Amino acid sequence: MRTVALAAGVSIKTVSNVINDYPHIREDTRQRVLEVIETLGYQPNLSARGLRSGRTGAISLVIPDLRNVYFAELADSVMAAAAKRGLVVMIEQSGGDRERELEILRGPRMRMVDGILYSVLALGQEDADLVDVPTPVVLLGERIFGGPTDHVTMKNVEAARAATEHMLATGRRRILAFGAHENEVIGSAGLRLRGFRQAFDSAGLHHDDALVVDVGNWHRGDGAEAMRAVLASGVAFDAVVAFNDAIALGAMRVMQEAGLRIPDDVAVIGFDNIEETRYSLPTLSTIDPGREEIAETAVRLLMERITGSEERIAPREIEVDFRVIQRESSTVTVL
Amino acid sequence: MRTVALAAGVSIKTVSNVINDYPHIREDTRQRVLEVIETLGYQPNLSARGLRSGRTGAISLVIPDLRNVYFAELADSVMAAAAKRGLVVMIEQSGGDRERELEILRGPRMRMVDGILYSVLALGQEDADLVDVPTPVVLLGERIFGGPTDHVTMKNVEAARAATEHMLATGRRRILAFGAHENEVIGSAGLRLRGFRQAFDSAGLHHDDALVVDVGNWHRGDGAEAMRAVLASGVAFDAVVAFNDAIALGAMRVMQEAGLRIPDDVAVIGFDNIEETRYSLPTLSTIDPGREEIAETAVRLLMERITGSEERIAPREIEVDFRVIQRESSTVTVL
DNA sequence: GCCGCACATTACAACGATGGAGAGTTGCGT
DNA sequence: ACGCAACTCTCCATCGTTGTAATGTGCGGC
Repeated sequence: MRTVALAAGVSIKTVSNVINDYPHIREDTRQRVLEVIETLGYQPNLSARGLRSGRTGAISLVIPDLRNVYFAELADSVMAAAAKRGLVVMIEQSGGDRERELEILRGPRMRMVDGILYSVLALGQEDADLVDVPTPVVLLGERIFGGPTDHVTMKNVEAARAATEHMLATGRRRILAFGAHENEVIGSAGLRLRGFRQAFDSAGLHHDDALVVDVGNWHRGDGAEAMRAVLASGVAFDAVVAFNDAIALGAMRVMQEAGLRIPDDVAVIGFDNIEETRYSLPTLSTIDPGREEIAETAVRLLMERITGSEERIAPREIEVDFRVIQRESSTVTVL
Repeated sequence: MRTVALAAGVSIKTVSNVINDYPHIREDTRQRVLEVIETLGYQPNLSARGLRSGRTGAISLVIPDLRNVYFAELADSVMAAAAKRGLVVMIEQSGGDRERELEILRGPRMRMVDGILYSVLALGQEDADLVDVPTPVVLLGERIFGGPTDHVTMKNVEAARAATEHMLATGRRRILAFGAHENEVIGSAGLRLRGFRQAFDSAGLHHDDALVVDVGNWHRGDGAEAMRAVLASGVAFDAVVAFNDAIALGAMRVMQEAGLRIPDDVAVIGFDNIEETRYSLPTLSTIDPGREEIAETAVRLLMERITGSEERIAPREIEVDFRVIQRESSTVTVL
């Protein structure tokens, strides 16, 4: 910058002013400075700017695992939303490990960013207070409600209920709740199970507890394994409401290997609307959680907190709308 | 830091020395400083450190698209390798767009990182010189060889040849080269096609050019579409060597819909060994490109360039070993 | 008891940018 | 012509850290 100033015959500060669109600069001065910048290929040092201004132009996205397609797609949407606002995204993977999730949040790296999008799996409601750090945080996901930060989430209960009602509407009654977690109340599994039950309750139907299936980690392999166990146990069922797409796809594969036809013998619906659901065989019905809107909203809220003045706005809870996407795996069977 | 120094009764520099493990510090002083740091919850300001030392502890990973599972998995491996060395990763998506790929490389953001892992789709050999930027760069992928930077890649030719030979070994002769790109010589498509042809040549067999299929963008949908076209054209074939897993999966789905049995009617092998290939129906044979080793090597080379003294080491080309992974989609048919 | 050396600590000046205050220059109304 | 406001630009201090050089201690050897 020093060199630029020298070459343009102005002060360093004037160069800075040009770069930052300070209004009171004569047009010819501005042009001259811009030309010199162009010629010399000058680029501002972000570290110095960050030091002086306190803003780095980077936000952090903390997620469990990029290999999980849902999170990769979420990261993609977040990066798009961030890019629109001139921000870069630093991704941190927690592996869904509680210690690591906390460690990341408290680490010095988080002081290098202007804000944090925090999507956790292991922290729970009891940790709400721990998320109160100096850097602005927007929480994603279903683990903590009513905490000290903004929170963007999907309508889990309503979506699970809608998925279940979709199955009921096609005449299915022995429906697996696939992906429950023992004793979980909040968290995706807990909320989705609640919605699932609501659908039965309000239809005046009873749901057999034997059809509630715990599926460990919601990876594809877990879904496959759990479905093998179900088939081995001999429990009869005619539909699966899977609590995410990965386990739905894993389960579908196992069922097909076992000779079950989808949707004729068993209808399936998943959750997340990952890209693969459009190409699986059969294509998988699912819940579109509004990923892009979640990302866009989360980044917007975070920006408001970052640029916001001292006014202490109360934490906001935002629930994004979902859509039921019907594909081949739950087409109404012609009897 | 000022506060810490005050509370510990030492100078600011001593605190800095403690943090940076400067050897000549009395043990009790070190302890006292560490205690105060702990108590006050002090954390160093990375921007300031970056400004002063010229190192930020961040590297950038430029990839086309995170939604592409191969790149998501690559990013995961890179982040793991980086984390081992105390680095964070800033991911930038280029969308496979030439202008954007260059823009990212030249943008001020790249001055905020210590090094760049650069995986491009649109740049080509003719752009080799453009990649010569002040920040250390390690190139990934198959678009540029012999450029001014280090380069880590897989053995594309050999791997494609091995995949093809695997198919020939199971008695297939009418094999689709699925994913070729017209006129491409280097680049993944060009190299893999070369390996494909080598397998035929060295077996003394002729390959019918009608079996070379151009598949636009190597996304799953493109594979599906291209396969539909092939089936419509009525060309006979008994195996598919797909140049990546995504198009293999897309094609498999279309073939199955059309009533073809895999591997009985058509054997299939892909490229990349993405997680999904272990769970598709049937499971997909593929080439494991040694993703983790690529990531590990790339980060290592980059670190060497970053910490390396002025000694101008010549650009290195490293080819990582691959493995042929045989799964259900290419099991030998019992005739 | 003095010197020299190794150890332990500190003072000071950067790194490159920006915020704020102020100095110089216009232009306009009176 | 003069004052005042608006404009244009510069000077200085500062963000938090670390490299360099210098200073301050303690100890053994002669």
